[in-house]
Parts: sequence; C-alpha cells; structure tokens
Amino acid sequence: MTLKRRKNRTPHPMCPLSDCMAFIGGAWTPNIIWYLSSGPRRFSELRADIPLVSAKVLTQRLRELEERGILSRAVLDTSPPSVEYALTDLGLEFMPVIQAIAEVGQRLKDKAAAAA
Amino acid sequence: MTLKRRKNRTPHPMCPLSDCMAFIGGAWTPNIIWYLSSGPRRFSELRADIPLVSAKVLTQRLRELEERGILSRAVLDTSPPSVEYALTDLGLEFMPVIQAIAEVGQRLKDKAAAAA
DNA sequence: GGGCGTGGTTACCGGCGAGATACTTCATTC
DNA sequence: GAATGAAGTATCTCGCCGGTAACCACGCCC
Repeated sequence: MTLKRRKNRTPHPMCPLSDCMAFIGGAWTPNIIWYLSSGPRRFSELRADIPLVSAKVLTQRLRELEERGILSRAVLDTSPPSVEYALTDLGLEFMPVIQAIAEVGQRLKDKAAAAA
Repeated sequence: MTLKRRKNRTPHPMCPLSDCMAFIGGAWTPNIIWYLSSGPRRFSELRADIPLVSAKVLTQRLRELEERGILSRAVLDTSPPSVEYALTDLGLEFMPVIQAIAEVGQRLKDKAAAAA
C-alpha cells in the first residue's frame, strides 16, 4: 500500500478492503493521519510526534498522501522555509478507520495490562 | 507492519495505533480476517475468496496469525486432509477495524462512481 | 566573513517482505 | 494408469523500507 497506485500491495481490485488499505497500508500512514487529525502540522512537528520514523520515509509517505489528495502541502516562507501539512476532506474520510485502530490497540493494551 | 513482532513495521512502542497495526498490517491480513468473520474456512476456500494472494503468502500470513492467537488451525482427517481456519476471540476483537476499513473503502468507491 | 545550525529533501546501499511460478505428496476418481 | 485436488514448499526476483550521508538556502555568531 503505497502506490503509484501502490501496485503490489493488497490489489484485489473489486474489494473495498483492499481499496482502503491501498491508502492507509503504507508504513506510518495511520500515525501521520492521526497526528494531522487535530490540525495542520509542520514536517518537524510530525517527526517529533512519531520519533521512530526516518525523515526519508516520512517525506515519501507525505508525498504519496499528497499525490492521492489525502493531505495538502503548503510551503511557508519563513526562513528557513518550513512546510505545513493538513488533512483534506478526503483525508478526513479515513478517520473512522484510524479511530477504530486506535481503540482496538488501546483495548489490547488494557487487556495485556490486566493480565499482568 | 507485519511482524515476528514484525520488527520494522510501525514499531513506535507506546502507540496504540502501531500496536494494532502490528497485527493487521501484513499484506492481505484484513482480507483474511474479513472472510473468516462469517465462520471457519478451509485453505482452498480462502484462496478462492482472495484470488490474488499467492499460496505462499497466504500460508505465511495464516501461520503468523495463528502464532499470535488471532486464528486457530485444525487439520481435518479427510482425504486428502484439509485444514480449517477460524477466528479466535482475540481475532474477533479486530472486527471493528475491519468493518471500518470496509465501510470507508465502500464509501470511496461510491464517491468515485458518483463522480464518473 | 567563515564555520555552524536548521528545515526539508534527495542519493546510495542493504535487508527482508512479497509476487510469480513450479514442484511435492497422498488419496480418490475416471 | 492418468488426472485431479488439498495444502502447502522451493526458488527467484523485485520493490519497500531503514540507515546514513549529503545537499541547499538561510540566519547566527564571533
């Protein structure tokens, strides 16, 4: 799922699951959408939000997501120029998925904590 | 995201998003869970359900999911012996995510159709 | 005014996950 | 006796992803 129509990732053309995963399946994509859901953020803020992503991959993912219309990219003419990313309306469509992922992840964590 | 604790895929240890994606991020994983959600299915049925997945990857994914307790594997002594896979209770926990993915995928497809 | 830090991006290299295709084993069926 | 079907395994290749390093334009500091 990261495609130029991320060609090889969960293709299965007629399947809504695969269609959606083609957008959010790329590494770190859910995290990026999550952190942008509370408002626009700059590149370096996203790096701080998601410390384990490398700058290279973050750039790649942001470019892909922009290309697909999930987020917008605006260069601010500060110096040095910084770049602000924001979810588009299309990007907001994915929030139910991101939220479900976060909730299930939290529930699993709670269970693990309760079991320990 | 798909791991032996799929090591390099969305690690970010403290994040519920990454925790959940570590389970369902592997290629074809959402599809497998989706088709198992309506009841146990055999290997060859899953292959027919998801025609674009190769046998190798399907085997890998099923093994991983079994190892993590998301599904169970039962060898039936028919001849030739067949193998039946079924979601466990833990596996069922992921259904909200799978459903959200399917719904958003469907909505995107509807929009695309409406736009055309 | 030359070295240094900063924000964002790109180039190069290596590992491993994933796709494609072919082959295996055993028992039934024609 | 050949073909078929179930459930894989083997091999090869390709592309994503991670890490490191370099890049460019600007402002700072002594």
